[in-house]
Amino acid sequence: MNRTIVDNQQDRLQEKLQKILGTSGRVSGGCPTRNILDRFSDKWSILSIFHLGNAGTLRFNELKKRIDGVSQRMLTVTLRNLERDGLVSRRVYPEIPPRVEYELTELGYSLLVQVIDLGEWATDHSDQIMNARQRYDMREHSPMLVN
Amino acid sequence: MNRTIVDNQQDRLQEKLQKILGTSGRVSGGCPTRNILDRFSDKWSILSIFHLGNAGTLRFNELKKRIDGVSQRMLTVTLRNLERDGLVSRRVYPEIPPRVEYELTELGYSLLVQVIDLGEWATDHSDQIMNARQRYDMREHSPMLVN
DNA sequence: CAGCATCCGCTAGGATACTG
DNA sequence: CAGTATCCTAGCGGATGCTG
Repeated sequence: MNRTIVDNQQDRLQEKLQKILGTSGRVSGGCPTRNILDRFSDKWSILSIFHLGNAGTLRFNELKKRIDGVSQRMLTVTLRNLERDGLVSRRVYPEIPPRVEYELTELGYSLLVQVIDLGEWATDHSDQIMNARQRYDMREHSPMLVN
Repeated sequence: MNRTIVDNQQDRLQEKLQKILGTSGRVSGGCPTRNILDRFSDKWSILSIFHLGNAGTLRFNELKKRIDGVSQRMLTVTLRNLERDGLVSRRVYPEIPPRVEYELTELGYSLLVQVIDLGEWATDHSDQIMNARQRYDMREHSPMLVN
């Protein structure tokens, strides 16, 4: 194994981590990184971005049909938050019955590229993770985690 | 703008999205992608991975000091889940006082690479997002979102 | 030091009913 | 069709106290 190449990759990672975590090496509560990341730790944001990225433009109920299990309420809340953050555009057509079309903005697309890689990683490694979970659960562990 | 290059990039994205979302174009509840992604939608997992990736090896309280605001309980729960998924290794030294060291596994590092890019994106675009939020909040919106 | 155990508030998020 | 409005609950996650 070529140590130099590995070390270079390591250095690149460290560099990026410094940038993310800040010079203090801590990510405080008011920190922008934390703030943004928290936005995507809800149940439906990432999924919405995937589907909008895949379909291009979708009406409300079209999107709802594609995201299995999402309630009307939560899809509305999710889309409003994404719109607020400038990641999704919402176009209302004043017709009867009403038509509303959602689409990723340019900023939304730039995020899509990142989360796609994360999604791909999840797909590629899901077997490994499931196996690890099974192996872990085989052994005894403290009661706290049984629940 | 070169349409061909753009189109090629588009095709790559579409390809990956198909892979993630599955042939049906839907991500059902039992889907592995959903399952994995849900694991990182908690408050502290990503942050723990960042800090472990940055420091290499950390004891429990060292890590706790670096993650601002995390409670002892939640750090324990988070680390156990990461250990269960095979992303973090936990080594206990039978000393008094006890010493426990946490470190990313190889699998954990492969994930780190992905989330670093996401973190970098968040850092780079936080201003844009904050501005979008302010602009959105300036205008009137439905009462539902005022809360 | 590195944790469990317990209590407990808050809120994300589901179910349902109603509307422009 | 695309939402609101309201009600309600599971469980995330904080505070505190105790242990090997």
